[in-house]
Amino acid sequence: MATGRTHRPATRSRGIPEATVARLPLYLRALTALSERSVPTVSSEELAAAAGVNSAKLRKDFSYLGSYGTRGVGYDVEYLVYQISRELGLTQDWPVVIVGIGNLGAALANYGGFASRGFRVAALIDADPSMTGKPVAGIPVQHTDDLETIIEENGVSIGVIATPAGAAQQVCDRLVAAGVTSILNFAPTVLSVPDGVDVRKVDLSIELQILAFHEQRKAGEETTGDGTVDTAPPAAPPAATVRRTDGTDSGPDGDVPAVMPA
Amino acid sequence: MATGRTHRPATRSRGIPEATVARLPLYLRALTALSERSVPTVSSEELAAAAGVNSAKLRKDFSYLGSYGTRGVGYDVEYLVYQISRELGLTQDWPVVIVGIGNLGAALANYGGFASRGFRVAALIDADPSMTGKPVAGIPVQHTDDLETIIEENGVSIGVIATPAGAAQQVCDRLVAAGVTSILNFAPTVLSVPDGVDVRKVDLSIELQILAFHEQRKAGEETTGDGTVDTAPPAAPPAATVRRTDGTDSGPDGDVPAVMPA
DNA sequence: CCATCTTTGTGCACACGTTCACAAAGGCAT
DNA sequence: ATGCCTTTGTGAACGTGTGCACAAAGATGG
Repeated sequence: MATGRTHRPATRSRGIPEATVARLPLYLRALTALSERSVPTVSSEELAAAAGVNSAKLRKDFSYLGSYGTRGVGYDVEYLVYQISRELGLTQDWPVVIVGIGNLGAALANYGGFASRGFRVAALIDADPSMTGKPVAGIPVQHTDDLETIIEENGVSIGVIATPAGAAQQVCDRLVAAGVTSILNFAPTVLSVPDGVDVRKVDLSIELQILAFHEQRKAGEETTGDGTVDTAPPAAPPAATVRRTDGTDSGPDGDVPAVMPA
Repeated sequence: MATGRTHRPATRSRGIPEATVARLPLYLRALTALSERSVPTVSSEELAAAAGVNSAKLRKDFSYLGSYGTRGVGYDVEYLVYQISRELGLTQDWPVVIVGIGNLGAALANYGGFASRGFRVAALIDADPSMTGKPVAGIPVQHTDDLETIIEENGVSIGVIATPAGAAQQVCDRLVAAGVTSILNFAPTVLSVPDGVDVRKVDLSIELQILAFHEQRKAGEETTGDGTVDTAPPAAPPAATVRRTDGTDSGPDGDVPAVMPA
């Protein structure tokens, strides 16, 4: 009913910028690799290179967490691993349920990255009765009917949706009603959720389309005949006069001017 | 001072903001759904609701493409579908290769979202010889040895990496050398690529960690925050005299951690 | 103890993205 | 036609993110 507003003032004086939060896992991964090689300290320059970011950005990011570095030396790897882990909430265990055990859901269940940090697959749930009891990644699939019970008994607050698009909103509603407050959505649909529930979306199709846009730009726009122009000709413009802000109109196609890429 | 840095504004060129490009697929999906229901026109308000964004943002996004709406009426659905498709480069066919046919790679190959819009799985590639020839999603897996040939013969410019982290950079280098200029990376590693190559990353672990951060924050708001109830004891504070281990200098790139399971 | 060198932490300026608010544009009824 | 009503397109204000550049902080060596 209500449009899901993820809007949230948040970010008080103590709040960490969202962009920084999104990079913390990146730093953590690089630091973990250093830790496994028993590297005691690391400079912002080195760590930034490993994480693929600017060193100034990294230092500013860390400044939001506190002053954990030592000037002239760098950062203590173990200490920083702990601080970031704590900030991200990875020092506790997060039970997770995966709903929709198709190709993708099964792949997610088998993905080692889940268990590696604080996340534990508490249950696999699918609507297909023939799947019930069948083990996937060593965990027996349970039926959707028991969704609410599973959530409550395991204290699950993070749910992963890997169902077809048509079922996603319904599953989402049930998850939220049962107490889930964070959702990772793999279904190609926009989910509406009440305030206080976080949704993150992973959409393969969208990522590819973004790449295609840049790819097209790189290829230069003049030669359209490179591939197969299999799509229908341009649809009829709206009934009224088509107005263009661009004066260089030379026809239905070829109006995107070439722009120097980088 | 007086460095006279020649930073040309250039923002007024025909470049579409990156944030807008990232939303175009979202609009396109909503429009396609409307098209299938034979809805002739749609207002910015309605479409924005369907796409889960602000209507002002949507109108501004569309304004970068041109004036395709009709005041007092809205947007012609079919026309807009075509315009966005063209802008995203979806009016042509994009052959894609998937490298690394494990759990995730197989799931990606089976994912219907690929074929739905302009993207065609041209080949599946895996390093395991026992996989070679085995059909996945109706396509026989080919061996990594033939990677370069496959890329060139099919004119592939978009590659999907679903290998373990340890192999990702090597695969990436070969893809780029063979002519791929856009990469969608599912391996939990930072890829380095030359200029002109686009990389987009999809990382399940990172998404979960971001959710965990917000989840922890929500839990802390209720219970007086502070949250010192965690498990592991804090690591030692930054040690004073830490001497740099100089012998382990491995150059600018300290990669190849190889910490991913299958 | 002092000089020097390295590296952090951050003020500042700029670029990018979002939202508001409203004039202009067009349809529609009379 | 004319006037009203709806909705777009966009200028401007505001907020967020990024990168430079440098002073402060601490280590290191004499």
